[in-house]
Amino acid sequence: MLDVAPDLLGCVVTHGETAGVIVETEAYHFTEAACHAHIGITPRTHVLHGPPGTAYVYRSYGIHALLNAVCEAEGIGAAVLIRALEPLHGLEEMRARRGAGELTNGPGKLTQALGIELTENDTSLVSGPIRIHAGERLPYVTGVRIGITKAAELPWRFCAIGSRDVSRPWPPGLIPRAA
DNA sequence: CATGGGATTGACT
DNA sequence: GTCAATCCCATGC
Repeated sequence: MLDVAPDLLGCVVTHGETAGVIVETEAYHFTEAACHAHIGITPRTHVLHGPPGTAYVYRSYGIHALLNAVCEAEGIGAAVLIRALEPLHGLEEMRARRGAGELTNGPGKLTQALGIELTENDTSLVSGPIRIHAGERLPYVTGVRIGITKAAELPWRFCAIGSRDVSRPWPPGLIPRAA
């Protein structure tokens, strides 16, 4: 899963008419407390323990939907959180959903921009409504995971070097390209 | 059945 | 910088 997280950078996520290139991910594993799978198998977490290549979508703070890609073999309980995209297709649709402001530089923002909803939890990322296909591999820097209260010290955040669509705060070494 | 927390965002001091 | 919004679900009585 620590291999999958950086591999996903540069891959393309599509949903309906919208699509974006992944530029930021975070890894989660059942062996550390920040991962929902840490507590074991419950109705909420059974998806995380299921087969890889599945979408795990859940509501955070009652407001935002967050998109994860389940990885590792069935029974392992690990996933990669998609934290930011570079908008690729359907920019008008994204703006219509998001209004003013950035479109996809945050985990809650990108699901809103692409129109991803909780009903798409436990769907295939290969044959379901949300799809991820391989793209060009991107150079990246690692950093500490953002916005969590448990196991916050693990350097399991992966950001594509040079992308201005990475969520704030930017890690050292990102070297944003000129706007 | 009641309660509390959370991998966030945006608005406000 | 601080703070509230808001809902699913895990946990405990």
